Amino acid sequence: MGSLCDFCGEQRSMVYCRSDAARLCLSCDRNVHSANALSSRHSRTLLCDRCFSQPAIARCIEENISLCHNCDWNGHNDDSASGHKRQAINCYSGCPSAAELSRIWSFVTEFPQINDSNCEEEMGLMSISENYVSTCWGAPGNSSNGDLAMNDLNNMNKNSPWIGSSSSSAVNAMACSANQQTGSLESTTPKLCGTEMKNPGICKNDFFEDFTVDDVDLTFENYEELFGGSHDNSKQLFDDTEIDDSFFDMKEMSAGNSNCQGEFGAEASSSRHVKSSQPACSNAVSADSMKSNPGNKADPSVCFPARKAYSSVSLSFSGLTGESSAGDHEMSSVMLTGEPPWFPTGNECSSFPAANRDSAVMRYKEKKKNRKFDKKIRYESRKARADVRRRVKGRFVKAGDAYDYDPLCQTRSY
DNA sequence: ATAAGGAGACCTTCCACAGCTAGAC
DNA sequence: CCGTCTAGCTGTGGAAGGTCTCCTT
Repeated sequence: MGSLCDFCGEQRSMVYCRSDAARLCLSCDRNVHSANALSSRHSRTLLCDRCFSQPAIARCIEENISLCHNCDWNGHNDDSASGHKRQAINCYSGCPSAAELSRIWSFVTEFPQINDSNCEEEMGLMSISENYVSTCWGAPGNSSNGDLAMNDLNNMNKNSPWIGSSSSSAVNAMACSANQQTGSLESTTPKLCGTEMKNPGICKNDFFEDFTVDDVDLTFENYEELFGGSHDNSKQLFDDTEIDDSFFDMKEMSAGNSNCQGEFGAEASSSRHVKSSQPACSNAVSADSMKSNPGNKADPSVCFPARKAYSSVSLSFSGLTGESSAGDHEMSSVMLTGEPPWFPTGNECSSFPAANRDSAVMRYKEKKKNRKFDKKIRYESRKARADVRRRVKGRFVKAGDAYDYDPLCQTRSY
């Protein structure tokens, strides 16, 4: 039973790499992800034991199987199975040994031998990323070993506030994330981390690297603007009347859509933020998301039940590149407006599966990774033209002029 | 503890020109 | 209102040079 490794095609696949969208056996996983520093940062998790195609997010204790959020949702949505106790499955990056894997996935009885010969020591530094649906966002002090009681998962499913209302909570969430993957997963007072560069001793893990503010394309001049004194007052944070209404209108989404988008929260910018007309909560929504992700209306996995309080959202515009996608803003919500799920939020969003948050966050991270390292080509024809254009010291030259570099034949003409 | 200097990473600029856009007719 | 024409703008890759950051002395 199961599927073969997408890489070697011989071994049974055990883990799923979201970045590569690949199912891998442990040996190939280690080989593939030790290739370079970037690939070593790919977040992997166990493969779903039911569909064998999606990453697992939870382990059903009763059935002793790992489940992706779809299978988990389908399998535990009825009365007979809804009481099943489930345990969150951690993600990892780097090149963990079999012993390390068995430590984080204690329920897996045996791991095949992993060939780690080509895995550099540095890359071998494993980082464990808690599934966001679980320990990190779970009740404080409830994450000693990554176990997630049924209450945690079920509460998430029933009462999963995709967003919260204060930026400070986002800080807590991030700090929580950083804290919890130190291995001890202790629930100590969260430490506020800046970028890794500035606080190398504090934020030394892949997970948090992905959560640096820099990585979210925020253009805040400093943290105070984002998390500072006005963090609990969105009106202060986004109350910028310099943006005229015409611009706002241009980007404004329909009221109905705003509910959905509001779930996805913020992409804030100091340069072009737009105030909310009713800053009842500080959910900032990037208008890009409205523009680029109109499908939210129709996609139940993305658009969640309307939440009246969130119909009054704070809009902000950062890059306005037109390249953003739902993923960006999904993550933005985690970053900027993420309220811990235990935070009382009422009945809104009650039907949104917490697993979707995990999925959304993952999609965001993958996209962010791609965007960071892959240049976006808007016009293939222009690229094709540039690719064959002759140059002198890197500069284009007129057709017929002397050149020192010809991309087609690598010849020189002097 | 501070300054100087090197190394490396990162950013900006430049070039020609096909293709795109907006305005005029 | 619709089609055509035209002027101006945009974006594309590689190299060079400038700037910034980190580390060592």
